[in-house]
Amino acid sequence: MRIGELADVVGVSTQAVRFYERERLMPAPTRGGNGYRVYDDEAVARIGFIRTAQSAGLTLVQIRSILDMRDRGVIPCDHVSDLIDDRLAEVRRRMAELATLEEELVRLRDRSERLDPADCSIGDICHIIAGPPQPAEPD
Amino acid sequence: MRIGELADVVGVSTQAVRFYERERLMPAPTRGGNGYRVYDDEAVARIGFIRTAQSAGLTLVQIRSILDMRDRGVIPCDHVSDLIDDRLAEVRRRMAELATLEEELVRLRDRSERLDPADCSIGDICHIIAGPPQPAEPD
DNA sequence: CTAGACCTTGTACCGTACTTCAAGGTCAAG
DNA sequence: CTTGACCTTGAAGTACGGTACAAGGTCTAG
Repeated sequence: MRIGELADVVGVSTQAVRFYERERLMPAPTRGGNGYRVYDDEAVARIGFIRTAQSAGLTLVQIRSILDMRDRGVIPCDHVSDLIDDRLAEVRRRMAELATLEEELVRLRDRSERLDPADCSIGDICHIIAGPPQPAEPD
Repeated sequence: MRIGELADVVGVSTQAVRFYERERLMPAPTRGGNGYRVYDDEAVARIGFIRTAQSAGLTLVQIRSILDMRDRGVIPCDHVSDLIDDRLAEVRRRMAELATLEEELVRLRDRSERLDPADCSIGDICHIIAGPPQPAEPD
């Protein structure tokens, strides 16, 4: 199949497929006599893997590291397991950050309900936000 | 004070201060005879506001919209209130996404503990991740 | 023979919030 | 008079995962 059909089947754009090739997530495909890329079912499976791994929050760099191992004939399961653990830790860290941020936003929203805009001074820019800056959460 | 002192006082880099100026979050400052930027306490307060607003998760574009109103002489409280509500909704949406992702990752981790790497086939790339792709959570 | 659907390559661009670099000007101390 | 700390400008680079565009080649139907 050609790139357009592959893209349709796996649900990505043709540009994304070429992008994956440039980024070495996909191997250089064979070419037809006209120079067109020709793909087989392995390519379909590989992009399917990439999308599934992405939906688990892995980055393309991480996914490439998995594919590289597989291409070198090494079973990537242990590595995948590590990546999943890392990602899980990251997700939980991020959720904790967002929980803190949520508290802060609720505090600000409550403030905005209590304060009268008429009392907002120029020096503060806006008195809802003014005040001791909370320690910044990286976002 | 000059840009270096301002940067020290508010805890940002001098490049960041110039960046805020380019992005019209800070007004063009007065200049000394040597062409150096000269700042007053208002600049300190303004950058303080920017950082506090950032710690609430507002983007520089949103923060600029607040500062623009204030500079036009409009009290920005109602607008700030809306931005906070929007951001709160976004944070909660994101937390829900991450909760889904966390479940998926836990599922994958459990899978990785149950499955034997020796059974991992080439076609799957890795059988931990292989399988019906879950609907992707934007990340 | 031509329209249109497909393919090729390379390059640039998107948003976010900056940082880094290059090449130079200014000023106080020693 | 030189060293070093500070300042100036503009342009480019960072990460991320692509998208968009330009300028062309290929193939099929009518």
